[in-house]
Amino acid sequence: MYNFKNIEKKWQEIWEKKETYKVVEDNNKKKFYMLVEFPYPSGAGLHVGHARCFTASDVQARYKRAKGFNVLFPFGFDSFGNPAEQYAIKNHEHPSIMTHKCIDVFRNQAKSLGLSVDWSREISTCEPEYYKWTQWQFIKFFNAGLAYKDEKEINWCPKCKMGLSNEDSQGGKCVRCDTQVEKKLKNQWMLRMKDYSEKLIDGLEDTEILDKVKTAQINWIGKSIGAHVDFKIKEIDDKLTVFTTRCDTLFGATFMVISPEHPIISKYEDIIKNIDMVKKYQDEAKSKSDIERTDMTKEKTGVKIDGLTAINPVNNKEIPIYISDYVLMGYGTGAIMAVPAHDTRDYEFAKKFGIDIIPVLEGGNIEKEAYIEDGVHINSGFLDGLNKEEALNKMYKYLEDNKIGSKFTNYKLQDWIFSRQRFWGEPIPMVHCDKCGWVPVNEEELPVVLPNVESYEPTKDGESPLSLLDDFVNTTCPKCGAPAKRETDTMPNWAGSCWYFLRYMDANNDKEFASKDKMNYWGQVDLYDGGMEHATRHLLYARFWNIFLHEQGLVPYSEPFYKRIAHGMILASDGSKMSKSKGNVVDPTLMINEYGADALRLYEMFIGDYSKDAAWNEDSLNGCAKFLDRVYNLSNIVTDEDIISKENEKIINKGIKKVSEDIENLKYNTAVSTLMTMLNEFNANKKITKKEYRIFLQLLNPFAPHITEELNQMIGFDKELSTISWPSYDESKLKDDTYEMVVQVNGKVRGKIEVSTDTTEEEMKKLSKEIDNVKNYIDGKEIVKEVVVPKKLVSIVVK
RNA sequence: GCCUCAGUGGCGGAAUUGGUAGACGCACAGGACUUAAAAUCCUGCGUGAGUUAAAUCACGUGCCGGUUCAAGUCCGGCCUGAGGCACCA
Repeated sequence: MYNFKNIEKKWQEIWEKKETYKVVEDNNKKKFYMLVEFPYPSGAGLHVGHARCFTASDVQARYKRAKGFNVLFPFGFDSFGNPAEQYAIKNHEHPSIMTHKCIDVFRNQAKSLGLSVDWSREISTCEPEYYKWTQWQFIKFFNAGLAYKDEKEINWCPKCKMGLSNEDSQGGKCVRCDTQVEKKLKNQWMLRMKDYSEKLIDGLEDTEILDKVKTAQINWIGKSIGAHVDFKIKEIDDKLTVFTTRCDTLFGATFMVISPEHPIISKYEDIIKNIDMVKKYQDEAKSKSDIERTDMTKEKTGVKIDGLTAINPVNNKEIPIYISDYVLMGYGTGAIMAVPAHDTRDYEFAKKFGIDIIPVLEGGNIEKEAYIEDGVHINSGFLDGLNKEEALNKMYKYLEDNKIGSKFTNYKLQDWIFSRQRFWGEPIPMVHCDKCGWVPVNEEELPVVLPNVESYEPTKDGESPLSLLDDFVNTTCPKCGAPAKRETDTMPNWAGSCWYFLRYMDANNDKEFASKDKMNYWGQVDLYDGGMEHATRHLLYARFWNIFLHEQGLVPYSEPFYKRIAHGMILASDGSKMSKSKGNVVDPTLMINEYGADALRLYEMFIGDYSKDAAWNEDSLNGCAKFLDRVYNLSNIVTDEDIISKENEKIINKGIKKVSEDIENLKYNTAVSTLMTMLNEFNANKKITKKEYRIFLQLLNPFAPHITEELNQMIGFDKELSTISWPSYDESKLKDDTYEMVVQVNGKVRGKIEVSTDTTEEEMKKLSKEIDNVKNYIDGKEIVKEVVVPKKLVSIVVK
């Protein structure tokens, strides 16, 4: 095997020394912005899955560079995060120490892959130089009225005395100590993301974000068109408003249900006769975990509210109101009108509590189950005989004419809870003054730097450890100068990744987060490579953030990402996920040491369809290493001719075409197989000229940059492959002189014959009938049909 | 339950978008080289029948049907698996 260790080291040093991949803005060149999701620098080091997407992005970057683009291909670290914080709590060491060590490891690993990254633009979200601008942008949100404080329920572990993210409270248990998670009200910073629901849906249209990613986002935003309807309450001068998408079924609403948290209960607790039972039910609901509450297989529970009766606004019938946990406070108005004949949940509830079930749509058998299909309206007064659409429109008008409701669009998307009671995050740059309320820190004072603390654990009442630092907390009001207190919450992990792609454009700017000129030049991210796990949250947060900055006139484009793709995962050889606990994690550094970075890169591209998951197989990696060996050995038969030989002309031109198209279509696996086929043909022809060899090396270069540079130099070229442009092909040289014409009789292949490409359709028909085996099938039979596909086949149908 | 995607040899995967199914690689088997092994090179490799060897034939892309001269590809109905969302009114 060739000495990949020395070769790879040599070229990595050359690239570093010459700053080969440093990029500067150049208005005379077309730009291309290749972005790959930056990693969280965990203690586990780089994963072979990282290596796959970094390599794929590098292939794009190298290809586009050779095609004449000015390519921005940056790298950085999403470095605020929970693992570093947990490590800090255990070891009483500042998380930045651990984080920096991890970053050094990651950077070295990334460099050992031979990525063509402009390292002068490296960023890390936990550095004050970076998060200064995250804080600055937060203040823009606040000043625009989009950041506010509100009481919100959080997941709370009573044992750890700590607020938990949804991820850390899966299954209703605390991830750290397995204690039952509770709900706790907490005053939190919120961003008004819900207001951007429509913009987040519309903005997708102008992008080439992968369809399944778009769909996932649209589902997440959860737009539904319906109406608000007011129900008067008999006993008091008040009303209950519901949101419904089927106001056309209003005549079938035989009861109402409100969520256990609905404010009407405490408002009228004097009037509710069975308030004790109601309160007991509320307490039960509160103690249940989200999982328990949303378990759809469990039986419906609830309590009828005695003393409050609703009036159905279309027929003035008195209907009971129930409290039940199947209605969620967080969606719609926290109250529903129940139409048991046509809704499964309402049906189950009505059956259990013996409530009237009145069908208002034709079809189904309500003795058995709710009829949830569409149908013609019955028992519905002025809607009788109408279909769904007609009935809906008529009802919308009725509601508005009678001032009992109106059309309304609801979204599942909620405002973003932007507070964490944690240490290792960006401090929220706000000060609370008794007189002025919440006031942002003056811009000149930014960044609000994370101070040193004794302990990294949240306090006993769940506040951030920052709250224990009097020096940090006590300050003066930026507005009036009176004594005031700093916010001690930090930002969520998602914050830093909301704008990192902007920072890369001007990573070392200490006057602004990025200059207008540079943002105008680099524009949108042309291609964003990342995982499916970020299809919704990260991408929605980042898009929301960027749309806002654009509205503030701070960035040139509303949508940050023009094209987004989603790569598959690398699985263990048995098809399961690689995980530390299973001990089946493959370390890319070990692979590089054994087979070389070029072989690893080539294999990661060859392993399968880039958008799909693929199982690791070290034998195949070895196969790729052998291929590179054969490429190396091919140099032994290279002739000194500066021409494209007759023998290799076609394979060279076809190869250029196929490899180029495959890279552009992200079909890396077939690009590699094309290169393998090319090598096989050169060997079969036992000939390759210097010129041909160099073109082959150029095509292979994005995949295996080190060995190709070395061989290029070895056969005597001064100019490095990284500095010359991508080869072009000659269309006229792609054409074959002959092809294998296929003859089918009654749909089955009965013969093949080598014919000239110029053969006319008539000649094709004639030739096809001269084949012996074909004769066996058509002789003595009547030909009913003949189909000729030029340059392909003749299909004969006989009777 | 809903949404999205997938199902092709022993294995990873190709298939110009309706036109020769199995490219390329791995594994395996046989051979060459070698004292031997490794490495390398050559040959074979979907299943079955057939033949000294071929030719050739049948079957074959999760299952059942359909459209078509022609279906891995299109249509209808299932089955299985993966991921996401989930009492969303």
